Amino acid sequence: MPLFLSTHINKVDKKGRVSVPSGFRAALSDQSFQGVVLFRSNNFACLEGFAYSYMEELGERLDNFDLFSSEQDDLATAIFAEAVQLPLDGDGRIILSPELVEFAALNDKAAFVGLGPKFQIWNPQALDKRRIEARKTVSKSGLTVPKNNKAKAGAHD
Amino acid sequence: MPLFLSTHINKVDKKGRVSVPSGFRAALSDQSFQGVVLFRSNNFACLEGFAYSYMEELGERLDNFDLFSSEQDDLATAIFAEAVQLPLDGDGRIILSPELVEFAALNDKAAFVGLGPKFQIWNPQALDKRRIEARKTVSKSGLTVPKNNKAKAGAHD
DNA sequence: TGTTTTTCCATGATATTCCATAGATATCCA
DNA sequence: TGGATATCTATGGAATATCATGGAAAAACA
Repeated sequence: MPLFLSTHINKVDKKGRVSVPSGFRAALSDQSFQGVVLFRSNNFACLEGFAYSYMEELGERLDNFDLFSSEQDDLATAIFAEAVQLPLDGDGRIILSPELVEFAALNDKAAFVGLGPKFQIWNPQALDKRRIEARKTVSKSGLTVPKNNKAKAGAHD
Repeated sequence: MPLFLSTHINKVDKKGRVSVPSGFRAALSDQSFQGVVLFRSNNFACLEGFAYSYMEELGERLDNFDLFSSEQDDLATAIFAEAVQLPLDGDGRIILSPELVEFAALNDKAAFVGLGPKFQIWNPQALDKRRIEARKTVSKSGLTVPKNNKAKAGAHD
């Protein structure tokens, strides 16, 4: 599985082109589709990004839930219907549509934020705020990464 | 699992380069990624270091959360977004970014402190203080090393 | 044919690799 | 045992390669 680490800020030019950080490209290098899948976050003013293979896995996961539950239907609609598949160009760049740029306010710079299995793309200033928030929550509520065998699902919303 | 032992102080040159102690490199020698992952400590003015494989494991564990749960997002933002992956150069050195140098005040020397599965990187003076502090706390509160019964598999020696 | 999209190329900045040296440690052999 | 030699480690500097970025050329489209 590709692992996205660290944060990189790159320029978005007037055509919407932006370089995917080389470390992220390296994480994608063994993928069959050379590019990323993006869609608008449901929780923040940012974009969510994945390797294409991870989207396939996501599909399988959703399949494990109740196929006709409205929750899952909403989620699937929000994710798959929204998702765009962006190939890397010869120089390692992707092109963000005006809609994506506008949604995440990426008029000038885009911060690629590695979150392990996925990544996000933020307006750098908005990211700063988000980071402070996340750190606060983690230390206040004592969140830790659970051990592997007691996988949890559910508790969301 | 690589095991980091002992304390070594090395020079940080003006480009941020610093030799990883040879003992640490030996501990990493059987790893697929020849390098380390660093991030800012949440508790001290020092850097925390791991083998890349440890991050992979964290990534898998994190994958057990709901993909868009706020817990997953907060944790990933606090951990993966902050982490940097640093390869060893041909001479066994890593390059610390200005941000990392500044955070841990590593302008001149860096003390690599082995803590078993992980290690820390300290400003040597700050480390001295920290050690005195730790000793004081231990003797004052009568802290002892707990018995072995909650040891996880694999952690002998 | 005018417009948009994609590919290609140039460049400065940054990062990575390579080489040289010196000190410390270990090894070897008489 | 003792001295000489080799090896490893840490460190500095220089050469080389890569990355991010802007713009132009080529191709696709309407």
